[in-house]
Amino acid sequence: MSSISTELRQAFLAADVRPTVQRYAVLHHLLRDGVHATAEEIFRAVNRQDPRASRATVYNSLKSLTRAGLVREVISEGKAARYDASLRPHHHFVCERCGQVEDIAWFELPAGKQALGARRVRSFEVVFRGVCEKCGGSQPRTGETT
Amino acid sequence: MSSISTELRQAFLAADVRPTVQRYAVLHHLLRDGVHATAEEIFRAVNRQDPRASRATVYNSLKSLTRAGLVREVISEGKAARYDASLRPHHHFVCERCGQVEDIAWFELPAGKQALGARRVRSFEVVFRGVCEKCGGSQPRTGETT
DNA sequence: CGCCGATTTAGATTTAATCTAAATCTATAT
DNA sequence: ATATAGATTTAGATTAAATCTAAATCGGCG
Ligand SMILES: [Mn+2]
Ligand SMILES: [Mn+2]
Ligand SMILES: [Zn+2]
Ligand SMILES: [Zn+2]
Repeated sequence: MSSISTELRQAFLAADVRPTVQRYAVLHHLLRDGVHATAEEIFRAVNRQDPRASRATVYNSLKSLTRAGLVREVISEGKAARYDASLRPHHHFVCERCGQVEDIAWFELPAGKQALGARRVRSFEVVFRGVCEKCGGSQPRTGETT
Repeated sequence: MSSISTELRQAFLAADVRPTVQRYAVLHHLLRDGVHATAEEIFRAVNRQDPRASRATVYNSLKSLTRAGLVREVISEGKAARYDASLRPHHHFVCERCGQVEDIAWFELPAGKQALGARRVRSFEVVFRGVCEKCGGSQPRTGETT
């Protein structure tokens, strides 16, 4: 597991978040294979080898990292929030069977089609729902509705 | 509060949901001014005058109605799920200040732009985030990112 | 080293959602 | 109209997620 990489340390400092081993461990877990993990999953992963962060600290770290924009909360099926080590913008697909959240390559919306009135939009995301490849068996096509 | 309207009774039966006064009360609350209410809010609203449905029944009703497609769970900021009396398809705007969820007129996505692979997509929704008119003061334009 | 504010921590607390088992209701068959 | 079976409702207990608390610990700085 080593110590905090220079790269990440930079990111932490740039975002004005003190680089602690706990925060690093949380971010590191989210970064590896781009999981969309719950706080509980992160807590377990981070302490698999030896105690590294309490539950409260995992929640605190997620909050700091989210405020700093290094992590974002993603839409999810169940009740527990899921987190994503932000980096490049992308959309999401949520499997209605297994709850898995998958990344969908970024694309813009058809300009002007949205009636957003006087609202100030700071970000948007498309959330697709359906059955993921793993759960879907085989079946041919992909349609869309509602 | 009267009894269940013929219209709604029809909708219930068509969806194969037994039309009970509790379910009606829940649906009715969601229908009035198109709120995006939490289970707790519905519970309180429904029992404001006199006891009408227990907390468990509100949750049960929301589940039945959701299964039947008469109601859908919407993306929300806080931890408590919010519900919407479905009807026409539409997108959502979530205010980062006050948490309000507002409806955005439906529009399709640019066909083919999405790389969805072997996933079977059954629905999608665009979620905009930002500052709602009420919270935003005045300010001119509307941009977008993430 | 010694201080101070930021961070971490275990455990308590709060909040949302689900579960349980008994009571009540509803549709249907007599 | 009455009986019966299954669905629904209910209060309260239980579980799960998130937050809070107050005491320890850490880390940068003089
Ligand atoms: Mn993602
Ligand atoms: Mn809506
Ligand atoms: Zn799946
Ligand atoms: Zn607002």
